[in-house]
Amino acid sequence: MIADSVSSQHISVKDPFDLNATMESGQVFRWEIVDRVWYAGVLEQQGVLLRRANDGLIVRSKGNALEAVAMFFRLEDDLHTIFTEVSSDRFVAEAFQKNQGLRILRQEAWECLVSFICSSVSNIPKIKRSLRALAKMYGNPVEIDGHILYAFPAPERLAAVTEDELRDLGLGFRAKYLVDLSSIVASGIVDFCKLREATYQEAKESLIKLPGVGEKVADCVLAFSLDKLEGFPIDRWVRRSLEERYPPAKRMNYTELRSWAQNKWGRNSGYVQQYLFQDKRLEGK
DNA sequence: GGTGCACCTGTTAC
DNA sequence: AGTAACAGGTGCA
Repeated sequence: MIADSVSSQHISVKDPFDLNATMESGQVFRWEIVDRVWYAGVLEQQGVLLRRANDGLIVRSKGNALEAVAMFFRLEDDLHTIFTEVSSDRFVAEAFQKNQGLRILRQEAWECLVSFICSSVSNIPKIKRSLRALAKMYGNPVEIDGHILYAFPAPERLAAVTEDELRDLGLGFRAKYLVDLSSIVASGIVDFCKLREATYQEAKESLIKLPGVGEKVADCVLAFSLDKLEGFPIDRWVRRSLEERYPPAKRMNYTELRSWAQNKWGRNSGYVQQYLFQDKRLEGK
């Protein structure tokens, strides 16, 4: 069938762009490497294969996925400009230079929210296991070039699952958060499109009311999904990094430290956070 | 408003 | 080998 035929398309990317570093940066957890050179994942319900080409990306998909890919990688962000704006801080400039081409992603909000609820007191391998188990168990299968991928299950689907089922998947104490969250989101109270239009503060206040969502998870969703690049998620790694470089950070609580970062880096805070996180996490590797 | 603790589970450090 | 500490936090006393 013609509708099922897969085609290759190309997107040129001018900025420094490191596909591998971005996919493995702990923003997304379900993209997998297939046939050695492709990253396989689901964008807007369709299977997509991506690989780096000399001057951009090759995209394999059944429909036209170019727009979705450009949105996902925030190709409109100019990393050179961002680097210039933050490089007065030598510490940050080094992190940027060591991890050139690392990008903030614009993820689908629901999966992003669930991902970071699952991230609580966890680690990247475990988060990956949880999310892949969720998708495989409850998500719709999608095929591309012989690879079976899974769309992330809708809130309505997860709302119909019991806490015990999720615990059996290894989600632990996060299972109850997810069940409660799913029924709230499935009810339609949360409008992610409106949150995208709202201010950082407004969107954050809405997110924090949700079960399992505190300041840190909210900042992740704001920065990695809802176009709020002033979001500055502070986890253990980022806090350590800041405390080493700026000793006063030791006496600041989450809100104080986040505000301090936002005053310093403004709309680039999300990028600064991601580079500091990556740099600290890969330290010594 | 701040502090301390419990919470699942898997991995790593002694 | 057995045990403790730790991991992209949050909610609740």
